[in-house]
Amino acid sequence: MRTELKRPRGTQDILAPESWRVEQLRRLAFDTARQFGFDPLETPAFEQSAVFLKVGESTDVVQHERYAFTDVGGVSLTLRPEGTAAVARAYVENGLYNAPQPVRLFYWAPMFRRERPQALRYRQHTQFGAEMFGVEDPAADAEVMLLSTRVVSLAGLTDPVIRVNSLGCHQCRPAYRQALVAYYRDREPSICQDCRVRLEQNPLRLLDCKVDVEARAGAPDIADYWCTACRAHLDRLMELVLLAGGIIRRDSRLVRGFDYYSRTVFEVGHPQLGDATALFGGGRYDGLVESLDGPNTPGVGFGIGVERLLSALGGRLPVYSVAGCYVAHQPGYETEAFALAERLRQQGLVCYSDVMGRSLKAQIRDAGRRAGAAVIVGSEAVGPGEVMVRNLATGEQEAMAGDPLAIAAWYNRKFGTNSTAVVR
RNA sequence: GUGGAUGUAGCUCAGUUGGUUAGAGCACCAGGUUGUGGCCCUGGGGGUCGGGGGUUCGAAUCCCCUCAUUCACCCCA
Repeated sequence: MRTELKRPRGTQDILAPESWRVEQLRRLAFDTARQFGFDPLETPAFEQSAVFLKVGESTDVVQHERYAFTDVGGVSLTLRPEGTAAVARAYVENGLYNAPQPVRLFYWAPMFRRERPQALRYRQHTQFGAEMFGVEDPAADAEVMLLSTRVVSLAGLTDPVIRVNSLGCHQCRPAYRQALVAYYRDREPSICQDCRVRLEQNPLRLLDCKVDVEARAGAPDIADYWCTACRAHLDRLMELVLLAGGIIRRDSRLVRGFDYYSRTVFEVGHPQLGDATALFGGGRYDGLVESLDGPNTPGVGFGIGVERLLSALGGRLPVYSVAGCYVAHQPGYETEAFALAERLRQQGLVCYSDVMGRSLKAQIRDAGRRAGAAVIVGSEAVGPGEVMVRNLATGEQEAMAGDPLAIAAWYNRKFGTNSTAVVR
C-alpha cells in the first residue's frame, strides 16, 4: 500500500476480538456510571480553540500538542485534547447551573493530541470520564473516585491504588509556590535544563522531575502549607474512600498537567504500564466553570484511558466467542439454506450461510471455524422436510425436522443462549 | 521537539562475503476422500524486499535522504 494511503501516525485500527472488548468495556462503563446517577453527555469532537486555550496556558497538552485548524469561515477550531474543558463548556452553554445540583455527567469519547507516539500513547485515544459539578464537599471527590475505581475493578483490575494529593487553593497555594521557587532558586546551577524551564513556567512540576531526585527529596512539602480548609478536605475524602473499601494513599509529589486543578488531584497507575504512565487521573477544578463565563461553580472529575485499561487487563475481559449456527447446503438447495438462516436469526441465533457458492466440504470447513453447529439442508440421509444438525465440537449429528423453532431449541440446548466466553 | 533500534507475503521470520525468475512456517483458496470440517498429502493465489536517489556489470544485501514502526526523554490517558 502506498504510504500516503496508510493510517495517520499514532492512530490505530482495532479489530476483533479487541474491538468487542472495547464494546464490552463501554457497556460496563455506561452501566456503572448510570448506577452512580451520571448521565451521558455527547459533545463535539472539536471546539473553538479558546475553550481549551483559556483553560491551559501552561499545559503541554494544550500548548504544544493541539490539533488545530482554521475553517473556511476563519474560526480557529481545535480537536478535543481532553474531556473536562469541553464538558464544562457544555455545562455553561446549556445552563446546567440552573438544573438541580449536583450535575453528574460522563462521556466516552476520542481525544486528540499531536505528540510523538509511544507505547500506549496515541494521537487519538479514547477516554471514559465523569464530572460532578456544583459540590465543594469532599464527598463529591470521594464519589467520583469510587466510580472510577469501580469501573476498572469490574473490568477485572485487582485493587486499584489511588494516589492523591492536594494542590491547595488560592489561599494557601501561593505561599507554597513561593517557598518551592525559593528552594530551587538556591540550587538553580545544579538542576537540569528541564527544571530550569519548569522553575519559570510551572514550578509545581519540579516535583515530578526524574533527574534531580536529590534536590526534590529536600523540597518543601505542600502539606506544611495547606490552609485548614484544604487539609480538612483531603482528610475527609480519604476517610470516605477508605470507609468505602477503596485503597488510597497520599503522594506528596503528585502534580498534574492541567492548570485548572485546585485542591484534589489523583492518579491510578498500573504495574504493567510503568511508573510514568497513568491508567487514569483526575482532580478538582473549582475555578474552571467561571473561567468559561459560567457562575462560580466547583467541579471534580476524572478520565480513564480506555486503551491503557484494556492493555492492563491483557485479555481478561470476556468477549463474544466464535459461535453460532452455519446453515450448509447440498448443491441445488441454496435458496432453502439462505431462507432457513434468516428464519434462525429471527429466532435469535447467530447464523451464517454460504454466500460464495462453495462446495459442501468447503462450507463445513468454514462452519468449523466460525460456528458451533452446522445445519445441513438437502442431505440425502434425511427424510423429506428434515435437515441434518451437526455439533461441530463433538462431531455428533442427527436428523430432525427442518423447523426453525425446533432447530433453535436444539441449538440452545447444546450451546446455551448466552454464548460469551473468554478469548485470549 | 530530542536521542536509540527496526522496516522482506495477511502474520512470524530466513535470505550466507552484493550474483540468475526472493524463500519457509502459519493463514487463505482448490483438490486428494461420488454427499460433511478439524489430521495428513498435493497444487494454487499473494511480495515493485517501506519509498526515493546513489555506488556497481549486477543491490533485499553497501551509502544518503525520506516515510513508518518501536523504545526512552518531555508530557500525559
